[in-house]
Amino acid sequence: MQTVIWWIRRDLRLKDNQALQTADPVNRVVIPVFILDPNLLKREAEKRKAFLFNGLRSLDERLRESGSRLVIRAGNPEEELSRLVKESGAAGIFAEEDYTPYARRRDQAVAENLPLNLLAGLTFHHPRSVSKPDGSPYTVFTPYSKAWKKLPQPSAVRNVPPDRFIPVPEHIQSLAIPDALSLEDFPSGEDEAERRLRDFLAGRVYDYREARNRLDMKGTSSLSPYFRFGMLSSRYAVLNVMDTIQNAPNSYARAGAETWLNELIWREFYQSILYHFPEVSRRAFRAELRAIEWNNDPEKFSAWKSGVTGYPLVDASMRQLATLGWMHNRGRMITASFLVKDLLINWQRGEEWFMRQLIDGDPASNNGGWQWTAGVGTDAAPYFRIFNPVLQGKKFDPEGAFVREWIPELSNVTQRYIHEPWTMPAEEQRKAGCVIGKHYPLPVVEHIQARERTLEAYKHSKDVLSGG
DNA sequence: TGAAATGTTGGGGCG
DNA sequence: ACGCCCCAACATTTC
Repeated sequence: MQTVIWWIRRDLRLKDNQALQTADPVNRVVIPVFILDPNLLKREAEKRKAFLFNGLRSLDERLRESGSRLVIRAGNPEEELSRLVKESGAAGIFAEEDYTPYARRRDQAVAENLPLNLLAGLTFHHPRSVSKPDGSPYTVFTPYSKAWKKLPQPSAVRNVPPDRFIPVPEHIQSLAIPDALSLEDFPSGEDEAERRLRDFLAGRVYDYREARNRLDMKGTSSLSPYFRFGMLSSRYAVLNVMDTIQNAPNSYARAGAETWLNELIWREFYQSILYHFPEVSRRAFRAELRAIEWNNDPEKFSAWKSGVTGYPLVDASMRQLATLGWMHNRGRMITASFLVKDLLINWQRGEEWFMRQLIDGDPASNNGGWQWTAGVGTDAAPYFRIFNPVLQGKKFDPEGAFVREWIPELSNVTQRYIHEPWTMPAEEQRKAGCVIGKHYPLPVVEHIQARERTLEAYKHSKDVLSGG
């Protein structure tokens, strides 16, 4: 009987997995292997590593229920795979294609010496299949999404029968899955991903259009970590939400589901941008904004990281990130805008910090989001679009519940002052048990002034680089 | 997937 | 009845 390898990278699922399907564990001996690659692990945030390791454990359990098991190896993937091919006599390696620059270099090197077959699955549509009539990639979201929606849909989900996997031969050895703390708010694994998708599509998605912006509500899907490691297949999620759109009870509900589909398409858009323009991981997409003179003040950067800038919504979000390894999407936009446009700190510093913190940290989405906020990317927010943290608070955390949840110092501050506590009269501060400048910091910058400085800096870069 | 500055409109108080 | 002013509400422009 033929033996092949299923090389798992960021497709930690049995359901709707083209690589596993093609490897064919019912008719061939399939060795599921995950390689702990030091080059990748050194970049992974601690919490993201924990989420990954817990996901491997959960995948191993599912494989054992199917009669198989997960094989763990550590080292350079090319060397480890050739060793495993020798040990097992495997005739082929099947893996889901990954579009990051590192992954592509790695896979190319592997494919030179070993029979590697890459299968699509990280996105609903492959980055190469969504293109303009002349074959070039889209760099603006709206036309991209229109073309994306017009493409013929991939065929419906198919699954390998889970109870009939041929066992992995005994002599194939495996390292132990590294221990990791479990993350209370994000239990790892494809069962949890499925539960969350069901729960979300059963009704919360109907309110998504408005609720997703509210920091004080659970309006988002909270599926990003599961997408990040392929515990949920894009195809499965997209086909399910398309079904929800079809069967929506009314136009309000349909609008909610369509908005979420659009967010999934944003994810694919950024995967596609990184695939076609890998240099965005090193510099701004827009050449005329590569000469901004940043003011990378280390103390302000540090205040931003630890959530003590004096702007409650920024601080609450940064503390949420530090605690959960996850931040609400609107919080990401607000904190990013604050770092770049209020503190005038290079967006790449923020990008790097988020990658070090986020459970869902994905090179394409994270880079796309930061370039968008900084206004230096494809289809980016115009450079003059600057979030006012106070107004954002009044709009998206109207009672201040989110701020109070994450900033205990402000828990007795009234609604009137919760987003601008520095305006509290002394008497009010005493009543709230929160003296500004003592229990909670004064703002590190004054927003209106900071805004002017940033507009100048951006204009200057454009003047310098557009030669006029 | 902004916010501030500036412009326009229209209701109502008042002489 | 009419013009004038004030100003809130909304719309448009600008950064």
